[in-house]
Amino acid sequence: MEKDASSGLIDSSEANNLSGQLRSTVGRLYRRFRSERAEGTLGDTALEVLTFLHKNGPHTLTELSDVGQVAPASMSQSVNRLTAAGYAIRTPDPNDRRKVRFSTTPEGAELAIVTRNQRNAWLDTQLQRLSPEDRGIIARACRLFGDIVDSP
Amino acid sequence: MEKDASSGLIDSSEANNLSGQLRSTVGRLYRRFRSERAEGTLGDTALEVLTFLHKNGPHTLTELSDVGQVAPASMSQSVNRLTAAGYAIRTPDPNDRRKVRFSTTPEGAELAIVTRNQRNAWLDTQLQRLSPEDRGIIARACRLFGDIVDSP
DNA sequence: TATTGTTATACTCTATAACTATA
DNA sequence: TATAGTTATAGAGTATAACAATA
Repeated sequence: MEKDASSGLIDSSEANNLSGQLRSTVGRLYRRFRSERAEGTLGDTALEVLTFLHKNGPHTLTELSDVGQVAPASMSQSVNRLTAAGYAIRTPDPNDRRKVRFSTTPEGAELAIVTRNQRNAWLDTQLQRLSPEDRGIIARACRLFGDIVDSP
Repeated sequence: MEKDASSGLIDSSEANNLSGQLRSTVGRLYRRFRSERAEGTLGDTALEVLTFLHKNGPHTLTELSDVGQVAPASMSQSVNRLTAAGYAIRTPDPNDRRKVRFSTTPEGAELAIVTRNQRNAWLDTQLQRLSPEDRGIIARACRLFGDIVDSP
């Protein structure tokens, strides 16, 4: 397509722009997933943190911000919403009193399960329409994506 | 394995929860991509709209909100930021005066190119580390994702 | 000094509701 | 009436900066 001749910048030549394709696709998928949100009061990010805690057990704030790819201060506010709503609790670490471990309450665990199923319903339907082979492709891609996200 | 035939409800049974895996992975990827943002004043979504317009030519507001998976009112504000900053312009449709076509200005086109390259730099590096076969997997997955996003 | 977590502040993004203008 | 777009308002999410407490 077009490039700025003076800058000599890369053009992307459509055909081979896997990065752009992946970024664009991921962005659209993300917003599509988000639009399936439940009507509850908790937002998208808070629910993701809740389901993570439910699935993976208690974690510190720093761990959560690393996993969630956000700044610690951002995660602090997300978990604030969870604790304020009674879905998670803080537990000081007895060995290192700077640390706080966050975990789900029973109410939080129940909400995590309900929410997960609600939010997966649409996507499950779409995935079931695919062939087993295509689902395999997606599963393999997910593993590759996981490695990429954790790259420095 | 993953379904309850009687209720039709998905159960998830950990092991084979492809939906959950995909949602979680996409969320992390999205936030990781976003963290590579340029230092400019424009936010993530506005930049995505700008690069879309640069690549795909003028579009109406409704078209943009469909592509972006957001409400028209949300997209209206995103393009407002673009036009206010001088990176895009409105052009009334002469055939249907309800419609407005949005397109990039020369400044917007240049910013789109610079931004795209900045934002792809990190991802390009990661993708180049993969084998050609693995990149093929990702490319195939992207095509599958595209179909999924456009599903009702 | 370095790490962990928090609060203060400001911005982007998004949705819903109510509105105008055109078809 | 239906469609395209806008504005008003509110809330979630995020970042940076400044801070406190602990190591």
